Amino acid sequence: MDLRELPLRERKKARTRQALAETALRLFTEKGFEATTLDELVDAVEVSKRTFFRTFPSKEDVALATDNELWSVFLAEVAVMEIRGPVTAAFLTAVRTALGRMDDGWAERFLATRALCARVPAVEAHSLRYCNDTTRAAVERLAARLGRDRGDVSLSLAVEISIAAWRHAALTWTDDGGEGGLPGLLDRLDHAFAAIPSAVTVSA
Amino acid sequence: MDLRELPLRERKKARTRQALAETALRLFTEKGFEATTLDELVDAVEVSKRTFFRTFPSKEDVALATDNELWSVFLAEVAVMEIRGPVTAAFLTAVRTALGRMDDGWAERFLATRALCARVPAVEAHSLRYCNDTTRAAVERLAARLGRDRGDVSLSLAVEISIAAWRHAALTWTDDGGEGGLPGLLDRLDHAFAAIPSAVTVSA
DNA sequence: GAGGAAAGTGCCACTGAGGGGCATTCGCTG
DNA sequence: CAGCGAATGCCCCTCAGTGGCACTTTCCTC
Repeated sequence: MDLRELPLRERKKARTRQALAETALRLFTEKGFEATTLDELVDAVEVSKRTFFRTFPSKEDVALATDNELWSVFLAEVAVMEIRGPVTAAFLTAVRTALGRMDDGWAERFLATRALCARVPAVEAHSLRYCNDTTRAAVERLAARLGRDRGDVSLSLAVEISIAAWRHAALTWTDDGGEGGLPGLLDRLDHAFAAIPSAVTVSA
Repeated sequence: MDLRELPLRERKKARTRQALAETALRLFTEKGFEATTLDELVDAVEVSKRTFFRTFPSKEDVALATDNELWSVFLAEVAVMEIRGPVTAAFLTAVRTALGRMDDGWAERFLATRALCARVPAVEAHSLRYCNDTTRAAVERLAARLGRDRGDVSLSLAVEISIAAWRHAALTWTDDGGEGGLPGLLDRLDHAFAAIPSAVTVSA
């Protein structure tokens, strides 16, 4: 995310993107997602609506820009990391690494994004789709690197289970108002992953 | 779903709902989701657009009516079934029971719905949200019945894992063109659930 | 450093999803 | 069959999202 190295054109685009994402998150949080029109947003950032749609494919996407940061770094990490031992453990490591690469302020934005998700079904739906797309991409990368089939049941389930653990951690963290900040989220993450074995056997 | 017993008013509503869902699925499959406007749909069914929105909350929802049938029966089953042994096994039983209660033709409609999901991101997003809502509702019902906390990590994960297995089964079944019909789907379901233990330990 | 290609932006008009309000019709009940 | 409440149709509105085209900016090349 080092802007200084890019050509001017790219820098401007990145800045517009960031301004839109930040302002959107603020407006959506302050006065609600539906209650905020795109016209208000683009007026505040001083770009045209056309430019908005060249930067983000939809109103929901701009609300989820913070999620996107994490997932793209996560996927890049999955592509290059050393993979040994259980897939779920590798997944946990990759998420922890990705979280460690987020800039200051990311945790706060992420908390606001999750709160938004909890309140607005349309945003939650888009968020789940992102999650799902990431899951699929992760399965493909892992399958390629481990020499397994793309449709391998165990591998797919291992990734889905890991994502479920991640989501549970994020959900409880959000419910508690982002308690402990980023380290708090990491704690919950470890806790959720540690609970996986017992989840498989939990009985009535 | 026995219409004859209901008052005329309710019967009409149910018939309108069914006509909308069936026609929508046919039109969306034939000419695409985006390419079909709601005006075309309501013209074909001969109701006003206003009535459409009193029956379904959105265009995506009418495409997912078939999913809805399954999930509502499933949740009802979770609320009354006898729960013994592992939660994942109970979940599998509940899904099998719900599938057994679907009417003739459901499998075909479900296949068309899944194909639609695979092609249209917006529909997939709504489908994932349904899935997620169902998951939460199932966790709450199970928590209440097993005397556990709503936020219990193991229980939540157990349900999420089960849903992941279900989704994997449905996905491969759809990819293979609904091979084997409903029994074929049940086979894949058993297979996916059987793979859960190995998924937790799958290693590089 | 001038000039042209290429990429990005703004403006305008348009479609389609979705909702509010109100009059009308329809089914139920006494 | 009269009257009440529920469901429907119709009209009008807002807003997300797209296509087209003219204009500006950045970049590349000579």
